[in-house]
Amino acid sequence: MVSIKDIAKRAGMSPATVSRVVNGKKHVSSAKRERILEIVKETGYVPNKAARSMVLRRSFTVGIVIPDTFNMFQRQLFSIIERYLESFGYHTLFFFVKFDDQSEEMCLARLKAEKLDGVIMIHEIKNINFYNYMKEAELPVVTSTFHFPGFPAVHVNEEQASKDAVNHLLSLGHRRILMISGDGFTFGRQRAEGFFQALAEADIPWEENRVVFVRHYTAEFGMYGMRELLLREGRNFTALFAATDELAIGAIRVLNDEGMKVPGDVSVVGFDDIDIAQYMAPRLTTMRQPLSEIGEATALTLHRKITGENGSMVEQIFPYKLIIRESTRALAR
Amino acid sequence: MVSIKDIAKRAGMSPATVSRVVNGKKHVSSAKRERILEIVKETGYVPNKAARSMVLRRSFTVGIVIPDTFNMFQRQLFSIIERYLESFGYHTLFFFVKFDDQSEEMCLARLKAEKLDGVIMIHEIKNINFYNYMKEAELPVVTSTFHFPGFPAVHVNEEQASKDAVNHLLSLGHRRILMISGDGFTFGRQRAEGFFQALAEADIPWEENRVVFVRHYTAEFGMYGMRELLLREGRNFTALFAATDELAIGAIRVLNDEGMKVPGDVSVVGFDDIDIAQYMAPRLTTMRQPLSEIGEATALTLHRKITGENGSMVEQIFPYKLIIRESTRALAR
DNA sequence: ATGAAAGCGCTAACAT
DNA sequence: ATGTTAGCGCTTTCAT
Repeated sequence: MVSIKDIAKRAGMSPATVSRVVNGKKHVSSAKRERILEIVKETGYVPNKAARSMVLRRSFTVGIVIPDTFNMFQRQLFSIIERYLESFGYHTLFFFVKFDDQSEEMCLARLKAEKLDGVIMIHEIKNINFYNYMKEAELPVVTSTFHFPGFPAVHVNEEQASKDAVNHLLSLGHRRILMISGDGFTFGRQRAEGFFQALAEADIPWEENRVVFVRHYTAEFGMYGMRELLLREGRNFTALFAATDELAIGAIRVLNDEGMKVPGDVSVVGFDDIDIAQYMAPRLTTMRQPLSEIGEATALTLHRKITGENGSMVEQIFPYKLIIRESTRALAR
Repeated sequence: MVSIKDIAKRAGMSPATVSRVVNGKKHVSSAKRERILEIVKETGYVPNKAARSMVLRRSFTVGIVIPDTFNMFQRQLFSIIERYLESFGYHTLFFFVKFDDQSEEMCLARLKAEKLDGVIMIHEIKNINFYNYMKEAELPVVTSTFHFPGFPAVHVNEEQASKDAVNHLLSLGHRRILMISGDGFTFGRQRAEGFFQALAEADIPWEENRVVFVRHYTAEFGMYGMRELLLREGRNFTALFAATDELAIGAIRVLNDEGMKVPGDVSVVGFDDIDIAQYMAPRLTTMRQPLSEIGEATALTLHRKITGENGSMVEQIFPYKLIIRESTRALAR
């Protein structure tokens, strides 16, 4: 492997000069600069990252903590974040964490081992030590799509968004509305909370059984959830609110298999507006999270924290938008 | 940040001893070992990765080169690979590369800067320097889902698989069959090749216009492709073969919008068997790639190359399987 | 079994 | 403008 010394030797100069050139510093004669650049190009020299990061005591990389089973919304989100981060000059290191204590522990250990410039959390870690460490180490952090007290956050008002989604169903005349959500993360509970609130405000008597909580927010679990609901309620409902689009997709599959038409017999609204929502048959009505804005704000906020400008601890709440497509319809009367 | 010296000082021992303990080496009295472990736990010490990787001259991480617009098949694939890699003790660094020269150049520079133990390519880089570098640097590499001469590869016989997919359509009585593929990567051309071969073997006269090549293998481009095909051929066809499931999803969307029923009017077969294929309405008939097997073999092959056991340069071809669901049907006559 | 010391590749402070 | 030097945190000889 060609090192800075090799370049220095070939150029008949010192490593310091080479370093200055490579890092675009001043105080180098343009003759030497050119010569060095030439040799760098010839040899394909690239500075060893480990060495740089050791002396600089930073890694120029930010970590993204994300569930190992990340869904499509999260997939789209982290792509956007990654792109912005790159434009700010950071590399990205992913920490895929499973939904168990051991995995979180491992993630924390790795986090310590890397001298990260900052971390973005798209996944709500349960282990409190995690947050404590980041606080103590004064590691710049921003939480995206959820909020943990004491850290800057970028997200949507989940409860209000859910309420509005349910209100859409209500405005269509639906009264027997069911919901599939998850209890794994705060957003699942918040979305369920919004659901209950909307019903309460419409004077629909509270029934715990209207919402089923499943373990993951995937299409597969959407099927499980829908089957459970069918068991509980029979066909005595005309609308369904799913806490994610993927849950909705699984639920619609079951509904179809049971011979219940969407939106003919049941109106369905999802949440997130993932890419395929618009291709489904029927096209899915869903509560859109402003993906690009959230991604941009997340990356930018972290960058600001790292560079020290505007270190204020802020919670950024973004507007959501109901996208009405074909999976919802006014209740026939 | 707590370093090895801090631990040594607190324990009243030398950094060398601490290093030995932390790395589980022999030749340390169990008294000292225990004491050190205790302090490590107390302080939450984790060795600095940059420093380790500098002296060891390796990073314990393998790079995964993947398109920045990775599709769902690739998403599922890299998750599996990542999991295996982790079980072998590697960290994973992702290189998201765009479909342009500049991005590939940047990727190569980063590749050089990291002292990677190996790299897995899920993306077919065009720049030949890329492969040259890996050869020269003697970097262990395995290409997954495609084959580049001179490197071990794990993949499926694309051409044969496509032929079989088309044969399924043929066996159902279809003769006017169209295809949407892409020309971006080898697999797209191979799948188109298989398509043409199957038709040729069924004595269907060759017509270049039967296949449209789009830029990306996404649902969005599936729509573009289908519209183009409709323009070219009108409704004069009864079946469609899409080079990926996502392409199929977009195409079906357009077909539906045009009032053409799947599979009533048009039978559709996709490729990959991504997760949602089974949830679509109709459930998608598709050519399944053995995701888990490919992922496992990829990770294992790289691990073997790195550790030197079985360094033989092999091409591993895995069996595919046609999954017949609801989007294909015998031609009514 | 343990410690002292060298060195991995780089940058920055300090000379010159 | 340029070179010399020290040192980042770690592992690994080489002594003892």
